Amino acid sequence: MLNLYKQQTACLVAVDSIIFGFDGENLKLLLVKRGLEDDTNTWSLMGGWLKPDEGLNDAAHRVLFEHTGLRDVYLEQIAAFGNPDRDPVMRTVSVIYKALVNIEEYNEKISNKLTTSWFLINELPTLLFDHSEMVALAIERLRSNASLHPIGFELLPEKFTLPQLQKLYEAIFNTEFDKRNFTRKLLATGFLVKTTEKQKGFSKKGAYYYYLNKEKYNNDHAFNFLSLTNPDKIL
Amino acid sequence: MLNLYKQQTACLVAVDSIIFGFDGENLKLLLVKRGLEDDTNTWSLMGGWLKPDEGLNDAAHRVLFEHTGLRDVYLEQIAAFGNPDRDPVMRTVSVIYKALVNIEEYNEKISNKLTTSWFLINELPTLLFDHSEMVALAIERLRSNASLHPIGFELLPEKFTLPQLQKLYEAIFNTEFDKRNFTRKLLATGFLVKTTEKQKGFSKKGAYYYYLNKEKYNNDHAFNFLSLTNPDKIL
DNA sequence: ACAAAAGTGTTTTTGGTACACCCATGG
DNA sequence: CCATGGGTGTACCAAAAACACTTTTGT
Repeated sequence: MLNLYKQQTACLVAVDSIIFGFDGENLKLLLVKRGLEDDTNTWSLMGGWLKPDEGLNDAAHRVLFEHTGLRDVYLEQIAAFGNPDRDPVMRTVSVIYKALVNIEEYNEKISNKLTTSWFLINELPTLLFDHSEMVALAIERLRSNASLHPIGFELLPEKFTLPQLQKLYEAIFNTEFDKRNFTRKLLATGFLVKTTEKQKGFSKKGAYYYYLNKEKYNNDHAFNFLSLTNPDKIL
Repeated sequence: MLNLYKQQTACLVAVDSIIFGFDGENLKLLLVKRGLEDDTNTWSLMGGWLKPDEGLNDAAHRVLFEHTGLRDVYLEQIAAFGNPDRDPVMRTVSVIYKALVNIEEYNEKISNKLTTSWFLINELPTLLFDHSEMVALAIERLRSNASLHPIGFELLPEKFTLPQLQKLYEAIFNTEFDKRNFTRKLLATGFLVKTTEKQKGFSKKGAYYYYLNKEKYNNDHAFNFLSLTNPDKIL
């Protein structure tokens, strides 16, 4: 039986992460200048190779940590990419992950500042290999995910205002929502706890800060979050 | 740069397919007796190894063909499984696919009949390695997929009756739907074309056959198919 | 005083759900 | 003639969508 295995040709396995961030206004992607290529204008997803005794998820976390210094990031597998010619150097199968981080909270911790940079989702540079395709798929998944679960919280700081939360969702779906309907729906979930503290400096009136009721959120956040009754409204 | 690649340890990559079928009454899974293991009661998904110059999707199609003789099957990638100890023989990353075939139409073409068999979704035997986990994930995906898109058609013969279609959805979701509501919703999509032909032999009255309006189906089948407004209703 | 953003309710419309009877046919 | 499954419509209810004015406060 072992022979059957031995006859097979092995190939390299990589993990690449599509890292989403939100700066309070726009949805962004964290990219790295690979430095390996001659073309210094080519950016890349954060990736690395799978090690012999490491699971895929472990590898994704490790690689993300090595690139950014971030631990305990929300990571979710998206797909595997394996066209034979996707990496011209050597045959590589890449398993991709999407990560959600909030820019403000983690910006200080990010190492390698010289070679990493946040890009607006709509203004991405040329990407390495098939990374653009990967990003497109990740955005698609982010949307379908965010419409069923209030996943956006992963991208926000501990305390956030309702207008911020709405901006995030508007950025994810690249659309606009009615303020009143949005607020009503969010508050109805019971996931939000209002504080007495107001945001200073941004608007004259100031918006109340809310925080996440993690208890509730972790229990039952499998509900129909945004209306998908008429999905034409989205996008 | 090449050195960086050369330093990495390669590993085997496999593809495994979760093959769903519908016999008009129940949702089933096609499994194969692997024959490699001593334990002859262990069944396995249909899998094979990725070849050097082959994309993942190509490999999935090829492997499926080799096992069953089926071509042009609906295949969709689900995920990659890569725990270091998932295959005790050798480190293998497996990319899994779900396939939808309709049993009646293809039953004759299936080769290797001695070593393959259809199993009721709810009465699966012990499966190899982490294949049970894979199946669970595939069912989950099938459901979420089928609730947003009328994907069930892939599992049905060319011409089908409304009761058949409903039975299929009831099998997928392991629940029952109201006949009138189900019919109304399906017809409202405009995907179904009624024929004047009636099914013979099954019921006394006989149900009209419908076929899929592929034109429409291929264009805009991204809609909220089953109600997910109250997801509690499902399951 | 005014500009800029925050906050808040009501009405309309849509779509989901529940529900029961007649129809056609083979036996 | 009757048993079996096929086919059809309506009334109710919940949730989504549309919609506009008042409040706060920094300048």
